[in-house]
Amino acid sequence: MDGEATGAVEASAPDRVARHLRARITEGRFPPGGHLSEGALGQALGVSRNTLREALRLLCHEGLVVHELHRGFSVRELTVDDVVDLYRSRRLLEGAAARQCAEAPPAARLAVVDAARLGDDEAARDDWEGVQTAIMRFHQAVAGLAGSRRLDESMRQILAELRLAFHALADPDRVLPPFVDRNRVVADLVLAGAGARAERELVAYLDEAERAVLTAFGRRGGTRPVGPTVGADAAG
Amino acid sequence: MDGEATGAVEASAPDRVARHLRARITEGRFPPGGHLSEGALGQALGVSRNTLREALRLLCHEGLVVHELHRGFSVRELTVDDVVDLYRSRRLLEGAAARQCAEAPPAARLAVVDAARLGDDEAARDDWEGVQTAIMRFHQAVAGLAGSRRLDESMRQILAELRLAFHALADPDRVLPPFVDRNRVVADLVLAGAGARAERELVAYLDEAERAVLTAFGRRGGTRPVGPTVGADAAG
DNA sequence: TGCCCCGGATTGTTCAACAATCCGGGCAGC
DNA sequence: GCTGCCCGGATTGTTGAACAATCCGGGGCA
Repeated sequence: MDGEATGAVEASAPDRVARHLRARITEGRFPPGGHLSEGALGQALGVSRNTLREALRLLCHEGLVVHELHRGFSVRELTVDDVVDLYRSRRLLEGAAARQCAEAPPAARLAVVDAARLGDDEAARDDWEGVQTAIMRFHQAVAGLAGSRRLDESMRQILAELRLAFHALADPDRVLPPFVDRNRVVADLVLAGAGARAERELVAYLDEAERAVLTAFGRRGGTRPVGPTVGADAAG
Repeated sequence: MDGEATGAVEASAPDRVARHLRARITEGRFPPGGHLSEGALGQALGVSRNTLREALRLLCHEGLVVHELHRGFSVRELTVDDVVDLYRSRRLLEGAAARQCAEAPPAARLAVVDAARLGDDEAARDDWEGVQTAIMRFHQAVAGLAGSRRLDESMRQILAELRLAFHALADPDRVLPPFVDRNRVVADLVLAGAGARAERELVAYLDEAERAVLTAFGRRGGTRPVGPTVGADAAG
């Protein structure tokens, strides 16, 4: 996704910090609802409070972090409404993109197929984290069928936010496989240029995924009252 | 949209500054390509350079402002590719939203009709700036049919960016009226719940609008080499 | 004319400070 | 013993100054 050489420099400090924190949050190291102390984090990352604030504000704008005046920043905790909203967005965005697949350039369609195949491979070797990533790649590729950088970006943000909910998901080996199979079906339809059918299949897929997340969510993470403050060991 | 009492306080300084600059940029006071000097702006707005930077970074993330390392911030200058990308996004987003209009709550549909009607009124009294705003409201309402806060936000961003191109548009009294009429047609279809036809009509509308912007763009603004630095009189 | 170098100006980042605000704990009163 | 108030420490919001790094324009040199 960010195709630069990424030698860690050649990007402003706030950008680097934001990237770092984004990774930590989406990988679940910083628990949703957890408070992000400026003092502790700044010291742990070796940047000034000002720089850290800029980074946090960015993440805030992306929806991964929440800011309350005079109370500081904390990792966003998705509500049920948020999940519903996110899946509504996905149905519209991915659905519409899939529908137009016949007009998409072949490279974009192949990207969809590749991602689906990758998911199969990872599932075959029981790498469930890899499967998660492949699924993300797949849906990003579906959105990519629309051929718009801005929609790609929107999709990226939606998936990043949604990842906050995925942490509540347990038993990946039981939950994920059906979705991988369905991805293959969608991918084949996309490759064939069957837009309408691809959309229908995809929307059904998303409905089911939404249901799965919502149930796992109600059981586990829905309204955790408060998370611990996250601080020191952030630099890892 | 931001329904607060907006007493100017009760929002952090960077947010206020960002709002201010956003308004200035979208209203065309800061010309696209113009350099945004931190020193001058900060002094003019009466905030520290740090605060100003946070605000600019926000606008950067929204796409209204561009940042080059060690060269600072400048108002974004849209390229032809940008315009194409923006309209591609709009066709997908608004089109898909319109298509589902039958499932949208009545209030959302009425908002579409109201906005279209408002555009008519403003046109009747030759208030072309008002017509512009009404058109924006109309398309925002169309996106609102999807019923997702996040998609609303995406739409808002797209329209804000696109406004950068509208400044190149001259002769509003000759260009705008046909679009106002078309809006009415779309609105009626939406109200009737005729999703498919509404989408077709809307996509045709957007195609034409894109063409209009692109021609006005090639004539006037496409590749202005450089804009003047904008500084002092920003507080107005 | 074309190239190089230099000095001023701007940017990137940090640090220290201060007011405003929030939070938890102790105290008085019932 | 419980409830409500108050206070002090801690955190946040914002500022101003400082310094290195980088860019830009202009003068000198070949």
